[in-house]
Amino acid sequence: VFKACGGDGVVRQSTIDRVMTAASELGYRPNAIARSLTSRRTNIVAVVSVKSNHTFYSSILNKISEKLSMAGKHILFFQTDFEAGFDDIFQQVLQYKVDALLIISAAVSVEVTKECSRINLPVVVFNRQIKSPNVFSLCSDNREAARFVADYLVGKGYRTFAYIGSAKRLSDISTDRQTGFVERLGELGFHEVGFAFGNYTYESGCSAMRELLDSRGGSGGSPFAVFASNDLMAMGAMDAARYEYGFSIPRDAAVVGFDAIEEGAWKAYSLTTVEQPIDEMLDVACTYLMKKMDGEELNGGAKLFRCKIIERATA
Amino acid sequence: VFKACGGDGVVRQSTIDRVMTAASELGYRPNAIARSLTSRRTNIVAVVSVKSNHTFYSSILNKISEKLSMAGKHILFFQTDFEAGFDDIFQQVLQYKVDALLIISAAVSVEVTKECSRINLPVVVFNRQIKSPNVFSLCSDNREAARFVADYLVGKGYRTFAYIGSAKRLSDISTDRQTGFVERLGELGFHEVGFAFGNYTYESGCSAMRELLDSRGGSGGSPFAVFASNDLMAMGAMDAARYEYGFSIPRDAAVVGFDAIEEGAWKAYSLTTVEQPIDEMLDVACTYLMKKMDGEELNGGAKLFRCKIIERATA
DNA sequence: CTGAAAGCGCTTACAG
DNA sequence: CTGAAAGCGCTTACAG
Repeated sequence: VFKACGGDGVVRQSTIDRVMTAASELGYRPNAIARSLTSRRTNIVAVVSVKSNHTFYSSILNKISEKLSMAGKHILFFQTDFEAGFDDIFQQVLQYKVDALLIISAAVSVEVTKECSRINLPVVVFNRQIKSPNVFSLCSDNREAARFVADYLVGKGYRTFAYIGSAKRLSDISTDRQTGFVERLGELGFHEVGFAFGNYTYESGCSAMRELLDSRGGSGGSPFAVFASNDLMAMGAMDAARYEYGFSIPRDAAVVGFDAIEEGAWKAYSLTTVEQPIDEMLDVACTYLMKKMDGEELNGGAKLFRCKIIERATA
Repeated sequence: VFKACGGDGVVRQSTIDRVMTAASELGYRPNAIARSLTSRRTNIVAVVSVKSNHTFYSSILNKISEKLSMAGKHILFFQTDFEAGFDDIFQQVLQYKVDALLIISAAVSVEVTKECSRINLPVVVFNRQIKSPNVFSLCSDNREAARFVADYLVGKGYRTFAYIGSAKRLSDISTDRQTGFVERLGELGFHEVGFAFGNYTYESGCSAMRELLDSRGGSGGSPFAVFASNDLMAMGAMDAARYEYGFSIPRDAAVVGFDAIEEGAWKAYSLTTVEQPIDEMLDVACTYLMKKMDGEELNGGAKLFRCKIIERATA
C-alpha cells in the first residue's frame, strides 16, 4: 500500500509521516498471508525434524532458525517420529504452500521427492543420504568417519572391539558407521567385533554396554574399545562400565562417540568423539535453499562431508 | 470446493471418486493460506522460545509441538535472545496473523501485551510470571520451591550455604529462587549465604563454583551446600568441585539443581534437583490456548505451580 | 437445496 | 507517473 515514495513525489514528507503514524496507531500491519496469495511466496520454509531431546537436534534447529530469520524467512515447524518418516506430514506441509522444505534426519520416500520436484518445491534433507536427483541431501561421510575411528583405536593399541549401533534399520546412518568401522577393522586384521544395539538414548547405551560386558564373560582379557554411533549412547556405555562394572576408562575400556555434543565435553566424560562439520553443512544447506528459492536452477544430489575425531580422554 | 456431499445427492459416488482421483493426480491440495484469508483463522500459533541448547527447552518445544499438532494447529517458530525479549519479533509475528501466541521464557513488555489484547490475540507465557491481565502466564512457584530446598538442606544437616544464580536481571526466575532460598534460610537462622552468578550454562556453573570455593579460602570447615538455579550450572559446579578441587559429593559439598533435565539423572551425576510439573503446565497452557482460540472468554493472569524435590545422590 | 457473486487483504498488470 | 481494476484461492452470505 505504502510504496517507497521517492523523495520528489507530490506527497509531502509530513503527510507521509502523518499517514504512517495513523496507520501504526490503528495497529495496521501488512498481512503477510494475503500478500503471499498474490506474490506466490510465503517466505515460510517448513522445517521438519525428527522427534528427539538430543541436544544435537536442538542445536541444529537453533542454528537453522537463526540463519533463516536473517534472510527474512520464517519457520513452520513440524516433528516426526523416526519410524514414521516424513511422508505422513507431507500433505499438511503442502497446504501451507511453503517456499521450501528442510528435513532433518527424517526418511523421505521417492514418491514424495518426485511430487516435490513436480511442484517445484526446493527440498533439502539434512543428516541423511537421499539418492533422489530432486532433493539436495547433506550428510557426514559416516562410513569414512567410522574408518577413521577404527584406525585411531588400532593406533592406540586396542585389539578388541565392539560397536554400539541403533536398532535394526532405525537409520542408515548407524549402518554406515557400522560398515565403515567393521570394514576398516577387517582390513587391519581384526575380524571379530562385538555388537549391541540401542535407540540413541543414554539409557540404551547403558544396556548395550551391559550386554557387551556380560557376553564377554568376566573382565579378563585386554582392554577393549567401544565405538558408539552417537554420544548419548557412548556416555551411557561409559557410565554403565564405570559405575556398574567398576571399570576405569580408558584403562579398562575405551569409548568413542559420535556428534560432539556439548555434554561430551563435560569433565565427567571428556568423551573422545567424532565431530561433524555441522556449521559448514548448515551453511551449504541454507545457501542452497536461498538460491533455489530465488529461482536459480540447481541440481539436487547428495553431498558428503568429512568428519574429524575430537581427541579427549576416553581412548 | 468439494463439500462433504451427502450420500443422497444428485452426484453419483463414482463421479465423486473420479473427480477426487483426478484432483489428487493433478496434485490439488486446498490452499490453507487462501482459506485463512476468509475464515479468519490460520490454524497457526506462533511459538517463541528463548535461544538455548538447554534440553529443558527442547523438550518443552517437543511436547508443545505434539500437543498442538494433535489439535490441528501448526507452529510458526521464532527464537529470541534472553536479553532481547519478545518485543523485537512481535511485529513479524503480527504479519502472519497467527491465531495465538505461546511465549517460552521470554520477556514481554506491557505495551505488547496491551496490543495483543486490543487485537484479541490469545497469549500464553510459559515459565515466566507476567502481571498483565491480558496474558495468561504459567510459572513454577520458584520462591516456594527454593524454600523447600532450604528446608531440605538444613534437614540434611548442612550449615553453610551458597547460591548460584544467573547474572543480574537475566531473569526474574533466578531472583525468585534466590529470594526464597535466602529468606527461608534466614528464618531457620542461617544468615550468611555465598553467592556466585552465571548464565545457565555448564561452563558458567564451573566458574561459579570456583569462585565460591576460592573465596572460602581452603576447604576447611563443614561441608557446604550449593543450590544452583538450574541443573546445567549445578552439574558444572559439581564437576569443578570434583575434578578441580578433589571434592567428593555429597561428602564435601552438596549440590542441588533445578529443572530435572535428563542429564541430571545420568549416573555420573545423580543430581538432586527440583522438578517442575512441566507436563501439567503444558496441558494447562495448551488447553487455555485452545479454548481461547475457540472464542471462549477467559481471563489472563498468572498461575503458579508447585514443584517437588527429586532426591537423588548429591545432597 | 444449489450456484453464482462478493469479499478476505494484498500485488500486479493495465488503462488513463 | 498515477489510480482503478483484476486476480490470487478460498469461504460465506445471498439470490434463485
